[in-house]
Amino acid sequence: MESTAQNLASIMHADLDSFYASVEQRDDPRLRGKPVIVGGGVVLAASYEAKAFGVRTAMSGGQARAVCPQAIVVPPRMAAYSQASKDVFDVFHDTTPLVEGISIDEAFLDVGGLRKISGSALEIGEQLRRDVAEQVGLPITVGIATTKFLAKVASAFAKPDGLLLVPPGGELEFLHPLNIERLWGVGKVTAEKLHVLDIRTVGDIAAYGERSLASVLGKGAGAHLYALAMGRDPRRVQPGKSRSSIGAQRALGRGRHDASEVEASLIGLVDRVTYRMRGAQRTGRTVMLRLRFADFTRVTRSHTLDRATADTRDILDAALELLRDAAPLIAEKGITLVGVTVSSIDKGGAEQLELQFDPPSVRTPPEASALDRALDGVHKKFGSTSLTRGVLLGRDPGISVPLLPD
DNA sequence: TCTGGGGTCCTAGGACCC
DNA sequence: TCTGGGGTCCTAGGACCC
Repeated sequence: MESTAQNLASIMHADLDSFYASVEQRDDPRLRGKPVIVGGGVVLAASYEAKAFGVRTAMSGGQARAVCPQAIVVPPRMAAYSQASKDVFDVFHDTTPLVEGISIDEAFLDVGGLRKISGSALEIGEQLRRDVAEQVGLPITVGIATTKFLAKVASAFAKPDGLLLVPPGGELEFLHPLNIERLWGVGKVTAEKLHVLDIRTVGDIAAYGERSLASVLGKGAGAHLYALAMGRDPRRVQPGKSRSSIGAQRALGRGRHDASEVEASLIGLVDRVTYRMRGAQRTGRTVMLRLRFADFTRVTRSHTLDRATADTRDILDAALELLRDAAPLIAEKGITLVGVTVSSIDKGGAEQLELQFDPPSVRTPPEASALDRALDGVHKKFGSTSLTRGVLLGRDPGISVPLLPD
């Protein structure tokens, strides 16, 4: 036998079940066994009991209450979820050093090479599930296969609180009967295009052929989907992978929002983003402003700086400039969401990070007039709680500015 | 049923350079 | 009047995922 190791199912996809809702049920026994919805305006997560009634993630709160009136709605506790995630990732890292986090509640683990120490992938997977249950108190589902994609499909298939191994050699048998929506990268739009052609299962995609697929979906997407449908996915588990952008956004709600209110929101967002960047020891060069309008259309505007930075002042200046450029659009369409994202993120940047902790510089009018107007909006909205000696203190001392010229 | 907040990856055109 | 070829960077938008 040549290289059996290569053919072993050694990639594991570990995915916490209804993560936010499970944390809530763990921390409050009264919620256990009951339909639980996390989130208010929109469903961020639903327990399996709630899902049984048809509650789905991203559903509006009103719709969720309509299908499941007895659901218990709890506000999100992001800090608790972050801590739970960290605890679960500790278990992952105790299992294997080859952990690639994908999101707050899922990761790929490469357990090849652990056979002699920890047993087969199946045994490792079962142990992992026990460890997460005992040490963190949360249910987790594990999929195991020869590729990342198949492992992910397997875990989705095994949910909730299950484990499934796709045996090497049995990949296509497992994959081909599944609906195309199971493929990574097939959402509403792509699924619709394929349904028109009467392509409904993964097997249909494989039979359709790469060339025909490419003519429908474009070369890149066609090749990608065809490879997945054939069970081919060469991607390795990448332990060092880190985020390439950091952003924040805020829904403003319907109704009119004047310029100073939008600017005030933007200042808060930039402060949050740069604070997180510094915490993660990251700097970035491209500042992207994201806007959504009352008609639900969206636009983005971006600007790339000369150098990478995590400086609130620099990024805020760029963001405000982008906002000014978009002012006519905002006036015309009515804004409902504002967001800012910094990308082209580099590691390190220690030299620039030092600059963040310069003593606050107090700006004087008329230099600060645009900010003053924006801060007036902050003041109206939040009162004086965030004001110290007439100066608004962001978490970054660098954005300390006088509230208003007296 | 009116719609949150955090991301990733891909495409495509234009600017610019050699 | 005609007008190469390739590469990189920037910007904007779209699809998708959790």
